[in-house]
Amino acid sequence: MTRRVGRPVKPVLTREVITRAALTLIRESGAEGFSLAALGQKLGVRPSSFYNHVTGRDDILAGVRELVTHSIDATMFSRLPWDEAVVRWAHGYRTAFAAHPTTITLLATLPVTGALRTLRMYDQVASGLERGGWPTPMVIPVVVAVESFILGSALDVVAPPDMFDSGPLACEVPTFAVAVHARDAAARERGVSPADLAFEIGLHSLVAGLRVTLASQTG
Amino acid sequence: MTRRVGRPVKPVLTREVITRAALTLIRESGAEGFSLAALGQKLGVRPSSFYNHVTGRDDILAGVRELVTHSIDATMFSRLPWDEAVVRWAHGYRTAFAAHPTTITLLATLPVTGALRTLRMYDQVASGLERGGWPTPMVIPVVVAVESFILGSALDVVAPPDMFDSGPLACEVPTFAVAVHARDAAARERGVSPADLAFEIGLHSLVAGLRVTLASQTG
DNA sequence: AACATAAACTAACGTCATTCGTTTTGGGAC
DNA sequence: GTCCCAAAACGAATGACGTTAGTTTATGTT
Repeated sequence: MTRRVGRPVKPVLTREVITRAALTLIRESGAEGFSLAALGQKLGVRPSSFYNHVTGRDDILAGVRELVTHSIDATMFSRLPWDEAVVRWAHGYRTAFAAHPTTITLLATLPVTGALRTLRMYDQVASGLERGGWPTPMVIPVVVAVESFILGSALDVVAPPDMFDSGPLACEVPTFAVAVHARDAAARERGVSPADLAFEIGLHSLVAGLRVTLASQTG
Repeated sequence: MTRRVGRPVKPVLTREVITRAALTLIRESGAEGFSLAALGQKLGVRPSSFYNHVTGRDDILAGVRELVTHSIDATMFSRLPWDEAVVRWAHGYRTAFAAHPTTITLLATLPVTGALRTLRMYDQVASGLERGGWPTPMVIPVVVAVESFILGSALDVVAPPDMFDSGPLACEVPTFAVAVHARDAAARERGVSPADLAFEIGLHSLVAGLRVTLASQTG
């Protein structure tokens, strides 16, 4: 339970241990429940002990981001046509964040570390787009556009579900209120969440539009 | 300079005064420079005085969001074809946030208040899409998809510009490094930022794709 | 004129991230 | 095998922050 002062016989903390615990703490307690004090309690450790392994709070969150993003696969770009690969990549990308929804709240605003692993993923995606015929100057903008859509959609997942509840104001915005109701019914019928519905429609439309854009470029 | 204790002859604070000052403070000092202490100093007031006009920090940020979003125009949906209206709406939406880039960092993760004004905007957009022939259950997903893309793009605006600097690792990710360079050159030539480039390509592709999606629905 | 209320203040609290110094242990140099 | 530095925990302290409670003074209504 309690630990004596001084170096322990068996080390308790590692960067790995810290970041994994942080990830589960965020999942359990939400973004605002994440603090070094809470994390320390979870690990049976004083908050100051972390500083032997990480540079601080932001470093821990950077580690959490690594954990989340490392599960994203981008190898399909070497096997599949670019448009199909984008769809699958986007799905995996979003699933990685959807598995830990609340982390997005903490990670969205944090500057991205240009870790080699992340750069490699971008390289795979860029290579796939080039092979698909995209002009070099457009490759990165396309990647960024798709990523922006994914990130925005991930934020939508954690948005409070009552955001669109017009409630007593429904009579003031009738078209909107009816549309929300129809959407909820459609989502329930298909067994998916409203956020999933928007993501699917948006993703497939975005990729279809990119096909059009590419055709107008090369044609 | 200093003020005596007790109610002042002329009131110093209003909700309006507070939120406007907060907006400029965020613009000047960035997201992490925003604190009630700093805001109080800017207004010549003690932090506790705010609580006579707002319920707390989050309420101030909600007010800032109102200030930013109230400038978004959605009346074009009653005049223009849906696809053209979406493009203009998205531009205005993003411009509103781009005018105060750093606010997005604070607002993105904050739950959206379902203010009547906001709902009215959604109602205008929804009406325009319905009139354009969209099936009712798809209207809200389309709106959410476009909004997700806009929000994600707004976050991209404040992303550190060196995020894609592969630096000495460039040889490890050659395709990516070359593509980044080509993008930067293209943006410079056109006199726009890289983020703008991605937004334009993404927005026009998304709308083009939505046209395809709509056609496949009605056909 | 009396008095409740509004709107500023001062003081204090609890939480948080972080720093510094202390204590104990592990492992390499001689 | 001993010495000694570094590693890895703890404890205490700091300063910033958001927030609450209580105090003071002006306003405006009865």
